[in-house]
Order: sequence, then C-alpha cells, then structure tokens
Amino acid sequence: MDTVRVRFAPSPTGNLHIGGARTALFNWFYAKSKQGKFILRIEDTDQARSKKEYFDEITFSLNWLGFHWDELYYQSRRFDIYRDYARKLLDEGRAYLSRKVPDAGLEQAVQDQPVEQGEAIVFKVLPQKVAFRDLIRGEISFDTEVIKDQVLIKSDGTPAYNFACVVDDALMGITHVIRGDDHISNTPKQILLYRALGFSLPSFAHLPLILSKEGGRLSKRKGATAISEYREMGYLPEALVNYLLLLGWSPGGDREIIGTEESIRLFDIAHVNKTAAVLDLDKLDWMNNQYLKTKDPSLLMEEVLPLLEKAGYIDTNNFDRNYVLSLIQLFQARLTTLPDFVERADFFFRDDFPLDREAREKFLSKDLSAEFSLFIERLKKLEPFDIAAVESAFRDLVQELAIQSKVLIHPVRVALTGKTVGPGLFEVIYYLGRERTIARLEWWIKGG
RNA sequence: GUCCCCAUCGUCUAGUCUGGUCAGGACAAGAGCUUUUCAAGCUCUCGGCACCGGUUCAAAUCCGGUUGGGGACGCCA
Repeated sequence: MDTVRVRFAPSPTGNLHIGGARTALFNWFYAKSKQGKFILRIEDTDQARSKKEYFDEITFSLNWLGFHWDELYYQSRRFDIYRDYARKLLDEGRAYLSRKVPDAGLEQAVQDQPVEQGEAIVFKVLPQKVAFRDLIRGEISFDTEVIKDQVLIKSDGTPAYNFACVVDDALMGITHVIRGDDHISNTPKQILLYRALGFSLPSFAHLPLILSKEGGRLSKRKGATAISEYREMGYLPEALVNYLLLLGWSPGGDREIIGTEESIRLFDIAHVNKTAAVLDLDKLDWMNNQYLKTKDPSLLMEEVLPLLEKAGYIDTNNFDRNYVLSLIQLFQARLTTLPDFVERADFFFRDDFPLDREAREKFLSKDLSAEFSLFIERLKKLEPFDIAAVESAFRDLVQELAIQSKVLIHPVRVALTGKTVGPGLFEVIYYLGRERTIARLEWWIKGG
C-alpha cells in the first residue's frame, strides 16, 4: 500500500479563515491517521493578488494550530512544468490555441501553430459521462454537456487553476484530494484532465461547507474570521481544533472534549458528515473554557504573560512567577478567553482599577466605615495572614455584629476589586495582601 | 436559468450503509442544588426525524416525488 499523501493548497490572496482551517484540519487528521504526508502547496498563480503577508499569516496560523507540513511547494515556481504539459496536449490535438475575443469568448484558432504571446491553450471537452466515488458522498456523476472547454494556460502564460491543480496533484503523488464542497463541480473537469494526461486518479473527498449564522457561505461580512484573529481573541488552538473537528465529524460515544492524539486514532474520513454546518461561537466559548480550566497553569501563564506585559501590568523580565501563577489558578475556571484574565484580575495589578458604577450604588451607597474599620483592626492583628485566618477573622466579626456574611462580603469585594463578580473574597484578600487590602478599605472610609 | 450536493431539537451531532432499543449526547435557553458574587460542578425542564407517497408485519433508516437550503457554472483560486 502506497503512503498516503494529502495536500492543503491555499491561495495567498487572503488570510487563513475558519473554512480553510477546517479543510487543512481534515487533511492533516487524515494524513496522521494513515501515517501519511501532509503537503502544503501555495497556489500563487495570481501574481497580482498574492501577497507575502497572507502567506505569512497562513503559515503562522497553520503552525499555531499544530498542522505542520512535510513538504512545501509554490505554484509560481512551476510555470514551466504546466506549460510543458499543456504543450503536450496541444501537440496531441487535445487542446487548441485561442485568442481572447472581447464578446465571443473563446475562439478556436488554427492548429499547428507555435504558441504566441497573447494566446491561451484551451482543452477540448468531448461529450462523455464522468463519474467518481467520493469518499464522503459516494457516487457523483456529471455529463460533460454542462462543461465548457477548459483554459489550461491563460493568455498571459500563467496556468489556470484546474490545470495547475491536476498537474501538481499528479506530480506530487497526492493520493487523496480532500477539499471543500465547492470543488465538486471542478472534479469532473479535473478528471478529464487526468485522463488526457494519462495520470492515475487520486481519491476524492468533499467536505461540507461551513455556513454563517445568517445562512449562506462564510464571507468577510459573515463571520469568516481569520484564524489569527481567533488567536488574538484568546482562543486556545487545542480548543479551536477540537471545535472545528467536531463540526462535521464525531468520535461517537457522546464525546465532546477530545484531544488530538485520540482524535487521530478514531478518525475516519468516511464518517465525516455530508451536511453543511453553521458556526456556533457559543459552543466554541464553552469549549475554550473547558480547555482553559484544565490546562496546566504554568503553561497557561506563558500564554497570559505577553498580555499582562502589554497591559503594562508586569515586566516579563522581572516579576513574581509564583504570585502570577497563583492568580492564574484563582481565575482559571472562570475564563472564556485569555484576555478575560487581564480584564478581571486587573485589581491585582493596579490600584486605579475601574469601579463598576452599578456595583458602587448597590453595595457602597450606605456608610460602612464602622464595619470596615473593625475589619481593618482584625486584619492588622492577624497572624499568620492566610486564607483560613482571613476567613475566620471575617466570620467572627460578622457574628459579633450580628449581621449576615453577605451583608459585608459584597461591599468589601466591590471596595477591593471594583466588581461584583470574581473569585472568593478571602482568596482575593489573601493574594491582595494585608497592606493593599487595608489601604483600599481605608480609602473608602475616608469617603471614596 | 442549467448542473451538482444536502436534509434529525434554535445550533453541533449519535443513530441511516447492515429497517425493529421511550430518537441519545453537547451548546444555548429555563428551573433548581451548592454558595460569598461570578464561573465551574451537579440535577431537572424545554425542544427534533422538512413534507407527501411507496415498499414492509415494522421506516429517522430503503425507494420516488415535493419543498427547502447550499454550491458550481471566470483566461479567480
């Protein structure tokens, strides 16, 4: 059995977005599940629209997702190859030369002529039936009546998509062409070219497209967000991969959270869905939280550090590692995305943290300076100053004052954090430290 | 318009190939437990086989049609 070889062939005319990432994902999973090779082919035949920055974004994102490629090719460096094969078809009389005619479209030119500047090489499509067995959809057949003659080499000398694609897939030994649904109608055109060139056919698998919430395919205006943006929004690659994989495939057994290794073991292209899926960001959020809360805190910290530095909260060359690690653990289960930490833990890094207006009105509108003062007194005497001690000091106080814990807990939290939500109050006090806690409470006693 | 593909809760899906388990799970939504708020966790609720016909003792599952959705019809990729 030959080694499985699959390819992901993006065009560097835009970023890698969700749809492309999922195509790459299924190719990569298929390759891994078959111990095959994953090839990256840059389809940069459109010199005007291809941009280095897009290439950079695409390759960066693929690596970030963990889809490392075994081989890399650029179509722009293979123009001679395409021309040679087109020339061969021309010599065999299976293609003809044509000049671009403004209104009439293609016009057959006289044969046995050398290819001149400004002439395209066009493949003659003969009437016949073309059928293939799609790995996901089964038998699909077309009648070539609906297929026009195909441009092989454009009049500017660059190859047309379907032709370059076929020549490359054949020459690169691609065994399985796994791509989006939108290529189904390209498949018969390509099969005709495989036959004409005497190449053997690869297997085809067409993945269902991802639809936007409003219906219709993903587009810039309809949620075709670049993968790099998801990274910036604070999603973990493992969560994104898990989510995307389950959008069209299921490991069975009611599994939702499933790691890459296990997915590779269970993956089977034949069980990929035939139906288009709608992107559900709510579920991605849930999944990201699932990964965030179980991720190794020190690894999580590495992801958060750059964000803290950017916010000006720490100097990554000089900061208390254990302290930040503790804070991460305090918030870990409460995060949806990475930046949530920076926003919600701000009061640990700055004294001028924002104060929620409603929180202030709800919990600090009435004068609690007497209670705050009493609590400060207890905190000053606390030895040792740890979570349990802080809690018992607080509990003793509210008991003596004959009030419910929550009557004082909420105001204190708002005074210390500016928020009504967050980790347990006693942890907050402990990690804030005696000094800062007292200082913030005193500030309120003095009138806020 | 022509051709191609698809059809299970609002969303992602299991089940369809190899008809026969109250159509199962997850997200979202709602309720509750826990509690110090939020998150997490746990429990429960809501909600679906697009429609019509056929085959069969039996259809989400097989067949046909209808409707609906999507895609493709470039010297873009």
